[in-house]
Amino acid sequence: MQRLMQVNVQVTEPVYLKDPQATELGRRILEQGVRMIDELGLEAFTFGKLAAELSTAESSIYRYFENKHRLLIYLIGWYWSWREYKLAFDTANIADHRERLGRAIRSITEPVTERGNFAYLDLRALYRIAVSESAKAYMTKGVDTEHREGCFGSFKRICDRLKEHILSVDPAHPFPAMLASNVVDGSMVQRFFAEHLPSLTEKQARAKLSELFVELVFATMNKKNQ
Amino acid sequence: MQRLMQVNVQVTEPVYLKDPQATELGRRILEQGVRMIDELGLEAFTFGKLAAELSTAESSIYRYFENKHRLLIYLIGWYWSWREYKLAFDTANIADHRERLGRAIRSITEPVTERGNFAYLDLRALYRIAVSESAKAYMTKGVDTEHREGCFGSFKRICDRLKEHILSVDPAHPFPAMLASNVVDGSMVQRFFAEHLPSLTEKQARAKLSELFVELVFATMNKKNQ
DNA sequence: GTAGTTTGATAGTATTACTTTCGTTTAAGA
DNA sequence: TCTTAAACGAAAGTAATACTATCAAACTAC
Repeated sequence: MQRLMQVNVQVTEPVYLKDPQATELGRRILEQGVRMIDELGLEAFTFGKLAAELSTAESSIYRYFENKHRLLIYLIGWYWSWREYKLAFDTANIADHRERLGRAIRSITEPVTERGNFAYLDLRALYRIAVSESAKAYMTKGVDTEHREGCFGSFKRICDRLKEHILSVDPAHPFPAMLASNVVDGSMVQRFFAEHLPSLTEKQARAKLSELFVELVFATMNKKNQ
Repeated sequence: MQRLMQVNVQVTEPVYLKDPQATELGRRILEQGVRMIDELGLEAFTFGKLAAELSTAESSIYRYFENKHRLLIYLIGWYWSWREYKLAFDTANIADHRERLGRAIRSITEPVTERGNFAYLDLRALYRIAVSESAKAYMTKGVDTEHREGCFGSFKRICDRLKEHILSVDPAHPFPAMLASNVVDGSMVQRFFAEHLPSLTEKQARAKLSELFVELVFATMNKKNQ
């Protein structure tokens, strides 16, 4: 599991200057970075504060990441890689396409409840970061460059996989990619709304969100295929 | 039209320290602010640069807005107020509920093409800001406070209106609020994807996005009502 | 013509976002 | 065990940002 993650995050997305997973300090940066971004929010989080917390020098952190934006991209990438792994696991060996699509949507849209750490990262804190900060990872003037560098690979991959599951149920679906990215991103946004702007969702949205997205997707399916 | 906007933005959402629409300098701050945020992106935009461009003092700008985040909230609020007005206009006098819902979705999701300025603001620049920066307006540690202050009123109102249109077609719809906010926010996100991460949408997404959202919504409608 | 508002100019502070240098520690290899 | 390179910590420095405060001039309203 950890190995898969490392390969995914490391090899295909060189968002870092020096591989943080390769050293003790690097791992502590990730671990404490997740905790602090979760607590303070990205704007209030600084490398200075992180360094103080780790009793290390700011300059040491800059050896791993150019800036906090790159650290965020790295963490969000890790998050989606983990979800990608989970998606593969949750849909393995399911022959029926419709059943498999339903499981895929649930796998992707369900909140992270795993207690404890995955590798050394606090998964639930990472999930909260993904919900509230991930838009900041790609909504910048630098998107196009970062996209060319492959920074958003894991997000793209999970959308692609969901798209393939949609197409396996309805090969003639008119907009599978859009539907897939809408489910992946939209489920995060809806979690944020449910928490902070609850009037924008139903009262039970929190509990039923996954089912609502399942319905949403299946409703757009070509009825002839079913 | 301008009057309606002023009332909406001013009275219900005191995001500013001093009403920028009431003075010449205030209006120039809004006008040039839109241009510069569009050009530079929110991160590179500063009150210092804006002041220089306006040949005024930084401190004069701080008299109107606490910080650039508040200015962004103000502008996004203005944007959604304008769309709210347009929505009311586009759906006026349409008796048939289904027809009206379709028009509502198109009204909300279509890109802004209006040439020239609305009041003194460049509407198309404002639209680009809404597409690429609006997540930053509410995805912060301060959301809850700002929400209580009513900062996101116009966004909420447009979601509410769409929700009502959905309910008028299918009063038993299980998740109208979620669907509405997903259309409103999702259409902006998809525009961003189409522009910057095109592999996440279909090739024709740009041209057909509105139709796709219309299909999405109608597909989830209770067939018995149709 | 005076009182009040609005502005422009200047200055100043705290923090951020880095960069550079350098001596010490640690690990790895031969 | 000696050697060499990598990694680290400490310190110092720079440029920009995000403000705040003060004050005098201008303009505006009664």
